[in-house]
Amino acid sequence: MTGQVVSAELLAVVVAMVDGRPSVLTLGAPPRLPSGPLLPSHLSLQAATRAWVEEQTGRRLGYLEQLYTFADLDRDGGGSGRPISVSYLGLTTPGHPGIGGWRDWYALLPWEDTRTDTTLLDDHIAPGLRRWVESDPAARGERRRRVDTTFGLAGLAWQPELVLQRYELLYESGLVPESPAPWRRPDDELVPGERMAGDHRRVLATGLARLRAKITYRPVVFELMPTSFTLRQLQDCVEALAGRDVHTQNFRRLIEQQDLVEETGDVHAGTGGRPARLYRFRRQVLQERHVAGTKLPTTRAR
Amino acid sequence: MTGQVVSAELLAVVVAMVDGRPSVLTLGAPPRLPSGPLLPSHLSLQAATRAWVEEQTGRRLGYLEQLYTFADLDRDGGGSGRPISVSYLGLTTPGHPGIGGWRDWYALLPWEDTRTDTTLLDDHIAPGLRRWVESDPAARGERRRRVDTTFGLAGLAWQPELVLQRYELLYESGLVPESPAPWRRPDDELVPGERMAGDHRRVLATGLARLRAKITYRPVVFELMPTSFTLRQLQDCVEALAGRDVHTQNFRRLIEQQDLVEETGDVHAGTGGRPARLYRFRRQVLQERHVAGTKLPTTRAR
DNA sequence: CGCCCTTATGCTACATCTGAGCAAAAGGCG
DNA sequence: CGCCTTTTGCTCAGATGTAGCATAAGGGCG
Repeated sequence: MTGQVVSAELLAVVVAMVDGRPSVLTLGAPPRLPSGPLLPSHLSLQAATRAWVEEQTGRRLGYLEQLYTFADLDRDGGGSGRPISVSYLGLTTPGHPGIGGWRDWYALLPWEDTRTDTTLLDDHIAPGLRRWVESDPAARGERRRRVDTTFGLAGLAWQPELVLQRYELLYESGLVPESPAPWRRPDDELVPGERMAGDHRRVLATGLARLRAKITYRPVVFELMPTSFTLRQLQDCVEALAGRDVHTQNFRRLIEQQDLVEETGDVHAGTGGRPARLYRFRRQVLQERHVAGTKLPTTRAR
Repeated sequence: MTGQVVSAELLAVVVAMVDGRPSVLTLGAPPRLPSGPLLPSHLSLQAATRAWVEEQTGRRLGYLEQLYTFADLDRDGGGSGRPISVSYLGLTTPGHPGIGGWRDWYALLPWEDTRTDTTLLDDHIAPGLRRWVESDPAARGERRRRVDTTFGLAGLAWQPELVLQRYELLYESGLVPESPAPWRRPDDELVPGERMAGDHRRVLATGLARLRAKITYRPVVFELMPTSFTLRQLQDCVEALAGRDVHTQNFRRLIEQQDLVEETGDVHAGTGGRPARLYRFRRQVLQERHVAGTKLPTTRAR
């Protein structure tokens, strides 16, 4: 009973806000996440991830947390051997460009931005999923329920953090190009959105899901902000990550009453309105107590 | 640039409530977690974990979620090769005993139960940590801050879910027997608590941390309950997991108003008080909406 | 310059949630 | 029966969250 010889690979979802849009660091075409094998010289998985990102993109990471470990036989291109993929989520600021490029993550997972319009969901995704629901009479009830809850259809609420479940459902129902061949649809039935190498879109979805969940209970947004920022910029960042809008005044109050930030004394003018005060993150709060992060003052009506 | 040959190992923290105490499934002595290598026949990491637990303990798991992946060079006995350990958290009910035994997890991590008394913390741990703080003048301030926040000393609040941070701090400060030799203390200075094979206590701490966090935002406690139970039994279970007490009436209100349970119609008598109604988990809520789990109606005074 | 548009900020009304405690219901038992 | 225990119902005040009104303070333009 000896174990299989496997290779371990690190994958990094490195996120930054670029021109107000959440973006992910990718290399090449089709875009792939920075990655590399675990080497004997690496002290830990996290250290290995840092090393590979730095080598491939010239970028030194600050915040980095483990996401998930994948080793499914049926995913990831089906090459030889069996790679174990350990994925990490890194948060940074755009800074100098380095190698590789920032890619708007809503270009990769367009259905996840529900702020502007829902025509994509209504015109492409919902009909495609309905076809899939109906295509198996035996599993219809179960499938319909699953579709409705994951995509917030049939009057149910859209749950921002179900990113991975939504991607997996699209994969399973054959609506993305990387879905297994047997269930492939003609091109015009596929859901828009740029595909990535291997199963990297799945890893990206895992990262987005984690990030959306985490900003609601830990102050991680600040890892994505410049040292000095206005509350509006912070709100824009949160909204872009969550893919939904929040109530401005209450958001301000929430941030202020938690002592998450302090004024720098400067103001930022030139936006065509009243100049905004500039703030910086009070990094000490991370030590002072268990701070509740950026809760989203939800708007009742979706 | 070729990857290191590694072996992947699955580790399972399988939890159940046994005689009202949270317990973990272990094998042999010193106790170790069920584990086994990833084999070519396994379709996924999760499937491999299920297979190994079933083979080694005769127990088929229901709820199973991935915990964390470790591959630190300096931990885990330092054997040959480099094992990647992928750990999982399983929740089940004691049922038939099977192979292996249930071990009270507070016998393994005794300082985590703050319900009864805090003499262990006050008499053993705090003094030991203080010695460690003082032993390095350069790092004293930093160490003191870290000790105070992780163990809720110096007037700070005890944070139940910092289980792993507390274990790591004890490990680092040489207060547990598995700490690296250079910092070893004489036996009478070590913190009580049964050690486990390899770094399994670390994995256990990771599992406990995850479980404590998760019961506050997802209804996972019910995976540990029998099909029919009283609200008091449910409360006892939550309290045992969290290692702290909750307010009975408010706990009931919380459970009921979320429609997490429904009455079976039966009652449970014989406890020397008013007979309690029996309830069952409404498993449908998992589909109906994003249910907020068992929030802990915290008592203000610690 | 004065008006209007925009964005930023302050504040209030109201609903809901939470923490805390009183008290009654309903068995067991001497 | 009276007293113990445990379960259950209910109230109440303070905290927190949601929603919206109102004012402050810049830029642009006639």
